[in-house]
Amino acid sequence: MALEHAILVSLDERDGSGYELARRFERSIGFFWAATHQQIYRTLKRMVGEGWVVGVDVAQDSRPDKRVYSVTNTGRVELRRWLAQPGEPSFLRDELAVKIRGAERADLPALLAEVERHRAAHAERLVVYLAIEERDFAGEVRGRARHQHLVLRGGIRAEQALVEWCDEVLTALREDPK
Amino acid sequence: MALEHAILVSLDERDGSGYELARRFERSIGFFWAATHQQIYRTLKRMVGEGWVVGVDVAQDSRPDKRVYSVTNTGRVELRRWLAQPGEPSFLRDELAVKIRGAERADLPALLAEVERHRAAHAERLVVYLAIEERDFAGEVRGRARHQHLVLRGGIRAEQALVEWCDEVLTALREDPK
DNA sequence: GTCCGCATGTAACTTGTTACATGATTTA
DNA sequence: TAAATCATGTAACAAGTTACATGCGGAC
Repeated sequence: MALEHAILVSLDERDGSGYELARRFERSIGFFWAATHQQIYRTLKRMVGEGWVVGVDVAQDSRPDKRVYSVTNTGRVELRRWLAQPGEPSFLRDELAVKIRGAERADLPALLAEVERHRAAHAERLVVYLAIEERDFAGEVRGRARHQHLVLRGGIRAEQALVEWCDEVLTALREDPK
Repeated sequence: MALEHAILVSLDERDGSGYELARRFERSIGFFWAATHQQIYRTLKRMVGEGWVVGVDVAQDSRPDKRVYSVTNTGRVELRRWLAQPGEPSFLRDELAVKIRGAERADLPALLAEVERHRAAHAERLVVYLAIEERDFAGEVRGRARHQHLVLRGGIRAEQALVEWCDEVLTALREDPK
C-alpha cells in the first residue's frame, strides 16, 4: 500500500497533523496520490500501531487541539525499504475512454460536450501546475525542491497529453461524425 | 461504478462469457480499465440481478461449459443513461512519483534503476499499442473501429508522456545528482 | 447570523486484490 | 508428463468513497 508511504514521505519532510496532511494531499502530494481525510486518519491510526509514526497532542488557543505526527526510526527504516523495492508501473484508468468506446450508443452532441468538459478540466489543472512551477521552481533547483519539481513535471506532461488527446477526439468526432 | 458500464460496452459489441470478458479486459478495454476475472464474475452476477444482462449456459465439447452473457434492453437503457451523465476527469496515480518525492531518503542508484524499469515498461506498452494501431487501424477508419482507435490514441499519448517523463527524471538525477 | 476554516473522527458501503479451489483438454 | 488454455467460482482482506457527526472561532 502506497498511501502509508506517501504519508511517510510527507511527514518526513515536515511533521503535521491529520488535517494538515489532508491539505497537503489536496495540494502537492495529492496531485499524484489522492487521499481524503477519512483515509488519512484511518491510515495514521494503523501507522501508529505499526510504530512508524508517533502522535503528540498539541493544544492551540483560538483553534481546536491537534495531534501532530512525526516519523519514527522504524518508520524511516520502512520508508527506505519501500523505496528500494520495485513497484508496478502506473497506468491510466479513464472513464472517458470507456465512454468513447461506447460512442455508438451515445448521443453524439452530449458526448462531445463531455469530452469538452474533460478537456477544460485538464487544461485548468495544467494552468495550475504551470503556475506552481513558475512560482516555486523557477531557475535551477536542487535537492528536495528538485525532486518535487520532477514530480510536478510528470503532472504537467500527463495533463498536456490528456488535453491533446481530448482535442484529437473532438476533431475526429466533429469533422466527420460517421 | 464504471466496471459495470465497461462490461456493458463490451457485451454490447459482442456477447461473451465471463472468461472471454476477462480476456478482453487483458487486451483492448483493459488497457484503460483493468479488471480481473474475479471482479468480472462478481460484477456479472450483480448485473444479472439488476436485469442489465442475461446469461445462457452453453455446452461445449472438449471444453468446459460456459455461460454467455448478453445485454438486455434494460441494460442498453442504463448504458445510454450512463453515457449521457457527466463523470470525473481521470488523473494519474503514480507510485513512482511518490518514490521520486522521497528520493532524499532513497539509495540513488537503486532509485535510478527503478525509474529505468518503469521507463522500459512504458516503452514496451507503447510498442504494443503502436503495433495494434498499425495492424488494426491503418488508413481511414470509421464507426466503432474509429472509436476504438481514438481510445488507443489516448493510451499511446499517455505512454509516450510517461516515457518522456522517466527520461527527464533520469537525466536530471544522473547529470547532477545534488 | 451565516458561512468558512480548523480539527477529528465513526459507520456503512463499494471496489479492488490475493489466495485458494476444481477439473477437463490440448500442446510441447 | 508437465504446462498452458479454457472455464467458473469462493473467501478473506485491503483500499477507496460517501454520508454522518461535532464544535469552536473568525470574517463578512
